[in-house]
Amino acid sequence: MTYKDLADLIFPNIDKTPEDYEKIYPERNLKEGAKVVRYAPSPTGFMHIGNMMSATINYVLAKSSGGVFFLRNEDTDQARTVEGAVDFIHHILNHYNIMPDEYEYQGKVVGEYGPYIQSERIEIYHAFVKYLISIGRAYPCFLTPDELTEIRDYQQKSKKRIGIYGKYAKCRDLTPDEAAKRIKNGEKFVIRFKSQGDFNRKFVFEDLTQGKIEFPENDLDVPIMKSGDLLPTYHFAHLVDDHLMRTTHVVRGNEWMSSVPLHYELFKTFGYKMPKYIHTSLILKKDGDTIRKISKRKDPEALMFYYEEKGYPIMAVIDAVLTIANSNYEEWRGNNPDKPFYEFPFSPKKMSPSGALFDLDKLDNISKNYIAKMKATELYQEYKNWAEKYNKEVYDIISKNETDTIKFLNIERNGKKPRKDYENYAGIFDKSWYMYDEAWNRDIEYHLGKITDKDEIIKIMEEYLDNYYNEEDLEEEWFNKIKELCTKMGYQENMKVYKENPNNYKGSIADFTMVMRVVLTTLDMTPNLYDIMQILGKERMKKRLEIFKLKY
RNA sequence: GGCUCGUUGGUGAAAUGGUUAACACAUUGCCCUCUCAAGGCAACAUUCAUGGGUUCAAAUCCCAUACGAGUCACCA
Repeated sequence: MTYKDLADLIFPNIDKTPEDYEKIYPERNLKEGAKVVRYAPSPTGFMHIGNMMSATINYVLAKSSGGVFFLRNEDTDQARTVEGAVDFIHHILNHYNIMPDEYEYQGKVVGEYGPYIQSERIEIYHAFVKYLISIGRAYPCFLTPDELTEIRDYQQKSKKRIGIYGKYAKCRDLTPDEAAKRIKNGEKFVIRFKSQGDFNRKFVFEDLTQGKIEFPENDLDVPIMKSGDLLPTYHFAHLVDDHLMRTTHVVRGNEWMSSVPLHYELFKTFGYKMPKYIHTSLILKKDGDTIRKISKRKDPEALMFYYEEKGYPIMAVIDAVLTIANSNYEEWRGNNPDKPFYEFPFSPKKMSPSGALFDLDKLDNISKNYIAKMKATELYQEYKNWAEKYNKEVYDIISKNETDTIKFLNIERNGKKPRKDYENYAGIFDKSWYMYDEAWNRDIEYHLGKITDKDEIIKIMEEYLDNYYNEEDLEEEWFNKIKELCTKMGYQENMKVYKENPNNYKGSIADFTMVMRVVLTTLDMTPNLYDIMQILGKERMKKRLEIFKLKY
């Protein structure tokens, strides 16, 4: 019996060869320099910020080079598959508008290089495995889990290198006849790659971010096909898929760095050109004094749900992610505030080789700037869309008060130095609830300043509302009237004068206006009082005073 | 334990042998000011993990040590 016979025995129904597939999936006809990249998640968990970074980088790489960005569902680990994970991936890519050019979803296949779901590619993998067996570069291995742990324990104890190599690869030199006999006996087996590497020899690998790295050659006989479901392992699927899909650049997490020697040998064995690699650093998290990998369990901000629920503008999240990914993105963004992010000349060399801490403060800052630059109507729309999904109560209130809400959001918004009040949509209502009559049926606590005497406050308000306030007044006139009343009631209208002799007055104009602010809003910190009064109007201001009389 | 990578301020980082170690965020203070936000100004690493070495000159090159991270599954 030959290796070829053995291959036929294991895969009797596979008649295509790697060469056949070579013809089915020819080189892509793209212009020079176009990058073919992919986002290849496994549906074993929900998309997190690290995945988002990977997807975004891929998108930028493809778009900026006129290339192709495809999505491949790596579902070869059936046992760990999480329900809803795939839907969530599509939802997020859609939400952030970083859709792949080629993908397969809900029965729809877009692109010529599919299937894009690994479990549907099993025949292809088998053809490649079969070929390897037929040339004697892969073999069935009958080691049981118990034997495997035994080997590992021994290696650990005697401080040998861990793994199946050399004399530990017991099935490596089985003759085809012996192997065939055991298969026919019904023994379980995996297919292992028969490595020809030498651990004592080195080779140089060039990673696009980390530069040249010297590795020892791979000499591990790694499983390439699992028993049971007969699905390939990641390493083998990587070889087959990224070759056949003509991937030019692989963006993947740093945790893959250490399997480069294996992948290198795999590609070499088939004579395929290796794609270029961009190994991205992990996103870390500071937890007390220790720095660790960001965790889906402990860190709510790790999962992509978080940013949507909080209502961060999509561009803020993308900018934050790219800021971490590429150290000169921030500068580029500053110089090109209106360009689409995918025009950024992404440079793998500018990626940090060490892990970065994901900084929510930074995200907040980026986000504040985005929200500050939006038109009030646009912000309202986004705010409402968010509320519809995540806060029904707020949604009802703001859609009932659309005009007032837009007016409020517009306060000090236009012009070169807009207010930066909000880092996300979820935070808006807490800073504007007092504008809505509907929201006043809550526990009210007045954050008064210097003036706390109830009678005095009521006197100020009544005098002002009855004899001074006029809705027609422009801001200057409005303020002059306040000053007038302020002086009349024994307060100093000029802050400088007041500061020289504070004891000569009941208080300053700041104390005086604070009274109005607090009666109208309960808060001591609000946007411009004039605008708030304009929006509220006299009648509602009177109502607020009545509430004050009752509740203070 | 083996292999690989990393270590510049609270955070992200720039600088790739040559004056006072960019910039952004955060923090603090001052100014402006009817509060807040915004804005303006300023402070914040005498030092680039530690110890040696090379050099006229080192955060930058070399060596060692320490610490941190990743990986070593029929998981990706």
